Amino acid sequence: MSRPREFDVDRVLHQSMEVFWNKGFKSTSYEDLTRTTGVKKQSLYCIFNDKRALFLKALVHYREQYIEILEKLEAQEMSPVDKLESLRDSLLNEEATYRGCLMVNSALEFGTEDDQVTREIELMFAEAEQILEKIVISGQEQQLITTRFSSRELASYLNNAILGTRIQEKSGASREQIKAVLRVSFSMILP
Amino acid sequence: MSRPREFDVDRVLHQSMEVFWNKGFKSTSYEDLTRTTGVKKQSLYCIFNDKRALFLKALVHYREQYIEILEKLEAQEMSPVDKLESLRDSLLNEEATYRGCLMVNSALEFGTEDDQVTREIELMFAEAEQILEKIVISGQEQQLITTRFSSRELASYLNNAILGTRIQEKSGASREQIKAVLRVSFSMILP
DNA sequence: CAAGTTATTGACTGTATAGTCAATAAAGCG
DNA sequence: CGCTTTATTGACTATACAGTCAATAACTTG
Repeated sequence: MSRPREFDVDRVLHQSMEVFWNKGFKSTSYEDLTRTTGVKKQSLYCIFNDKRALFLKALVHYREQYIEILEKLEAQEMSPVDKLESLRDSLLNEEATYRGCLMVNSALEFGTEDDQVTREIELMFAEAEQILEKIVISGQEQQLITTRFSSRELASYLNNAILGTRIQEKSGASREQIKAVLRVSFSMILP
Repeated sequence: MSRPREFDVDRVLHQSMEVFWNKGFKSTSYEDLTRTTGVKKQSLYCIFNDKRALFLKALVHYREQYIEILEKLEAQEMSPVDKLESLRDSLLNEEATYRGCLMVNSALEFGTEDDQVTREIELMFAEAEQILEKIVISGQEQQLITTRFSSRELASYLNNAILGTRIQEKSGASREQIKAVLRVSFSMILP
């Protein structure tokens, strides 16, 4: 019927996400994308339309990936406090910490000037906070986590602390410094 | 001896800083700078050399300004806890909250790929943390602040929480949300 | 007033890069 | 096999922008 595509769309999307993650939206050129994916500009246009559309798909992909990790972590059979510790470890163990978080990077690059980008970012943070809140709630029920603040307040507190470390990652803080800050921030919510 | 300059260098530096703060380094063009300052490109080159040199001076200016505010706040005659509250208010009351913090924005825009930019950012955060630590120490001495953690840990904890809100500012969080997160984060360190 | 010095101006150059176009290649189906 | 459809390719266009150049303007001092 027609000439078949010579590459895997999902692979290209994933690799494009990596490039955007490393370099940001504006600083990523089609040359960068072609070098990394092996796919020429026009072929990218065929599937993803323009650069912004590809970027938006990359954001969605990133969010899904991130939330999946959180959900798996939350679903594990362990104490809520251990879940938080496990989350802390996973934040520290991401290869290439210096990249920060694609959503955070994008939030700062775009500000609020692109509605769809903003929506994607808010969605991810909202979903992340919901999962955090689940953990907090069960922790509070078992009296393992302070009830000085509501579960929502604590979830948003934890999310904010994580966002802070994302900046530190990008500004050259050592893994040790980040580890220390996360340790203190997470310990604070114990009773 | 020579033709006198027709504008005030400090004013132009300050206005340039504002432009960089609003738009970021890369997205700021000489056209933007000229529109805001009223000074043409070549004149800017005369004084500041190139765009990056002007940007670096803007960073220094920003840091000095920010640290001065913190120092004044710290020097006031009030309880350490009130100082922290006052700091919290000043974070919320900056006009144009959506701009975030120039240093944070730059940290994410540059990553660690420009040594001088990185140094400037680290310097500001280090100075800010030192001032926070002073406040924490006196708070701990008066038993107004927890001693579960060292003053250094708490200072870096507070700084991290502030960084987190800087991102939220840029990603469209409401002032109320930010206020709530700061309230929780600052309350955590009370005994 | 003339010489020297620096500021200002606008025009110019070179480059990077997003997006487009038209020609060609590769498949399946009748 | 040849027709249709879609993928791929490379060349092309338009634009935005940093940085440069050379001519002119404004001031001071001798």
